[in-house]
Amino acid sequence: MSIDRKQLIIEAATKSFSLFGYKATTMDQVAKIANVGKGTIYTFFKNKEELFDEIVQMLIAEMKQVAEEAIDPQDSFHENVHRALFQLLQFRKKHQLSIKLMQEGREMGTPAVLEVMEKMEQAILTFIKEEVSKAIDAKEIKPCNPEVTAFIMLKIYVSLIFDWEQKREPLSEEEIAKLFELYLFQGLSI
Amino acid sequence: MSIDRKQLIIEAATKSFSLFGYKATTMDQVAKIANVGKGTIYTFFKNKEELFDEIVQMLIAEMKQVAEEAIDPQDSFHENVHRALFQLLQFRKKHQLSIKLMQEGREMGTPAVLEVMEKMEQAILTFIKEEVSKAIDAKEIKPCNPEVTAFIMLKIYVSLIFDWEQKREPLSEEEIAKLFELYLFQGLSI
DNA sequence: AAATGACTGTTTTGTTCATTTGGTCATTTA
DNA sequence: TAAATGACCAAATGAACAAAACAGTCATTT
Repeated sequence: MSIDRKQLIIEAATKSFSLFGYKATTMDQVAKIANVGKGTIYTFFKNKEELFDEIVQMLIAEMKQVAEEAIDPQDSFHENVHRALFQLLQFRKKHQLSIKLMQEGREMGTPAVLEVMEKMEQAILTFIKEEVSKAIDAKEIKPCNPEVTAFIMLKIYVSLIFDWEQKREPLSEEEIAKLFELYLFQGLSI
Repeated sequence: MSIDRKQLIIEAATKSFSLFGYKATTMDQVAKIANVGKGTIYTFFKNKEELFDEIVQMLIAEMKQVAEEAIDPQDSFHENVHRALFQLLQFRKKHQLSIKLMQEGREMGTPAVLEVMEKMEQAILTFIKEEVSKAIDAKEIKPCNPEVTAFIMLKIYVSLIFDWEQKREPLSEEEIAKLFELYLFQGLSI
C-alpha cells in the first residue's frame, strides 16, 4: 500500500481549515491538496463535519498537553492555574487553526464552528475544574463550587487577555498574574 | 401651539426602537406613530442616528439613576457595588429597549447599535470606577487600579448573570452576592 | 415661521438562474 | 477483489438584476 492516505487527508484538511476556515474549505480542495480522489475521503470520514471534528479533537488534545505541561506539582495552586490558563489562551491566540475558527465563529456564526468552540471551552473548564477540586481536597484553597470557580477563572482570564486589549494597552503576563492573585486569591478586603 | 411635537417623536421612536430595533425602524414609521410629518422629525434631529442617540442618552441617564438609588452610604462598599451592579444588569435584562438593542448588536452587528452599546458599557464602568476610587480613599479596600477593578467587576457580573445561565441553572441574587463576596473580596486563599 | 409629504438618489430586498458543493456510486486500478 | 476514483446528482450558494423601501431634502401649504 502507498503512504497512509488517511494521514494525507487529515494533513490537507488541517492546512485548508487553518488557511481558509471551515466553510471556505471544499472537499474537492482537500482531495486535491491530499492528492487523493474525493471519494477516498468518504471511505475514512462520514462527512465534512466528521473530518472537521477529528481534527479539532487533535487540537483539543494538543491544548490539554500544553495545559498539563504548565502544571508543576511543586508549585502553589494559583501559580499553576495561572500558568496553565495563560499558556492555554496564548496557544489559542497563536495557533493558526484556533484563530481562523474564532474569526469564523464570531463573524459568520457557522454552526459547526460554534459547536466546536463550545467543545474547546468545555475541555478547558473541565481541566480547570479538576485542578480546583484537587486544590480544595489538598486544603490549598477555601471550599467552593469547583464548576463555578473554574468558570469565573476562565472568564477573568479571557477578559484580561482578549477583552481588555480590545480598547486598551495590553497587560503583560506578570501584570495579569498579579491581578489574578490580587482579585481571586487575596481578595480586595483589607 | 399643539402638544410638544418633539416629545411625541421621541415617544414614537422609543416605542418603535423597542419593538423592532434600530434597523427595522423607519423614519416614515416614526412619523406615522407620532402623527407628524416626516420632515418635522428633521427639524428636531439631524438624522436617524441622532434621534437614536438622544433616546439612548435618556436610557443611560435612567440606568445611572437606578445605580445611584442602589447605593446606601451606610452600607459597606461591596454590598453597595453588588446592589448597584445587580440592579443595573437586571435593568438591562428587563428593559424592552435594552433587550432589543443587545439582540440586534449580537445578531446583526448594526454599527450604530454596537456604538451605543459601547457607550452604555463605558457609562457603567465609569460609575463603578468612581465608587472603587472612593472606597480606596476611604480605605475600605486595598489600593488597586480602579479602572481594571471596575472592568473585572463588571465582567464577573455579566458572566454570572448572562453567560452562566446560557447553559446552566440561573443563580439567585443571593448566590451571586455570595460568589462575588467570596471571589472578589475574601479571596480563595486560606 | 412651522409643518408637511411628494420627491430623489441610494440602499436593501426579492428573485432568478448559472455555478459550486457535499456526497454517492458505477467503474477502474493494482 | 478490495481499495481508490472521478463523473455524476440533488441541494446549496451567490452573482446579477429588477423592484421596493429607505433616509434625507425642499418647494409648497398651513
